[in-house]
Amino acid sequence: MPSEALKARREGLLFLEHFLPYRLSVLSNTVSGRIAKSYEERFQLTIAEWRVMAVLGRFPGLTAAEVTERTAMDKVQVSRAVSRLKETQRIEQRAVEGDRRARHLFLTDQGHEVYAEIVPLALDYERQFTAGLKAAERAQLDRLLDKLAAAAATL
Amino acid sequence: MPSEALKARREGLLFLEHFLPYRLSVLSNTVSGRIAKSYEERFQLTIAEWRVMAVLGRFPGLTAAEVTERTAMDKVQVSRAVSRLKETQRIEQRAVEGDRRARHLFLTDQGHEVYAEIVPLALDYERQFTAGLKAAERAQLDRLLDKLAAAAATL
DNA sequence: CCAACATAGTTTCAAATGAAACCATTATCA
DNA sequence: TGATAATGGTTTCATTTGAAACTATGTTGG
Repeated sequence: MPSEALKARREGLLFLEHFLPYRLSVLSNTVSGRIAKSYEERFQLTIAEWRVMAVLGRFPGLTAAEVTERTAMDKVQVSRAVSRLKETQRIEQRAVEGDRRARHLFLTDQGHEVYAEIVPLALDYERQFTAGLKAAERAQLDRLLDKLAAAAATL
Repeated sequence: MPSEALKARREGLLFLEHFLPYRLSVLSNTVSGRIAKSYEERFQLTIAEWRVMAVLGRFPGLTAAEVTERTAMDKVQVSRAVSRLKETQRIEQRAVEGDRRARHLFLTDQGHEVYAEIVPLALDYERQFTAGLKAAERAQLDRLLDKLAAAAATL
């Protein structure tokens, strides 16, 4: 931490720009905002919808509740995203044997096409975004974020 | 990156849980949500209001436009936060010489009291949150976030 | 069996948000 | 000057969001 920040701390001040929760929030909002805009423009897709598609691309047949578990979204968000994705024909539902409340969710052919277009874009965006980091730095970043996520979850 | 993620990448899949923008978003939402809850409970203060107070604690007399520059908030958010903070008597306004549109913003005595209570809480939260990191790791984290923020800003 | 409870997913309603329009004032410059 | 544009800040309106209530179905314990 810069010494000015340490000094401020002794004086009971807080430098927002050195405060980790603030920095994470600004960074995350910048990144997500940019991504949201490009998904919206190209695919008329919100981040929530994209998350549902992403997880279904990898785990076909999850139910909405299972999508909820895997995406840090709540069930209302998932429900809304799913209903929009049905309207736009990107996903379809099939019965769950033995439980008429839930339905398995799958990407449609159209959904797979969109998915196949977005994945490289997303990965490319991530690559550009981290282009300034060496491989070791990137690995270190992942480690640090793991630790922080674990700490945040238990606090 | 774990090898399963690399393999997925070759296959045109994306592992949301390894995708940096997603991880940042989840982490930031967890952290901010927790902080928001505690500020709300103890001080009936939103994150936006707290940001305004934080920056005024350090830079008394900023105008709303200057607060906007320093907080990654837009002017509507700042305007709303300021009007609530006036209502709750945490800040007050004084004329800007030579410009009748803008007003200087200051914490009131009450505002200073709240500020003096929150700052240690916030710093303590940050300390707990990063307790698992060694000093060198924390420094590295700050460096990495600086790089990412710079990259995100220019993309 | 059935009463109570739990779960999957949807809907409702109030509050939060963002974009754009807006008012007042100040700056620019022909 | 005076017209035009720019700035500081607020308000309006439509949309999004979240919490809670709700429907339907499934599970559990007496």
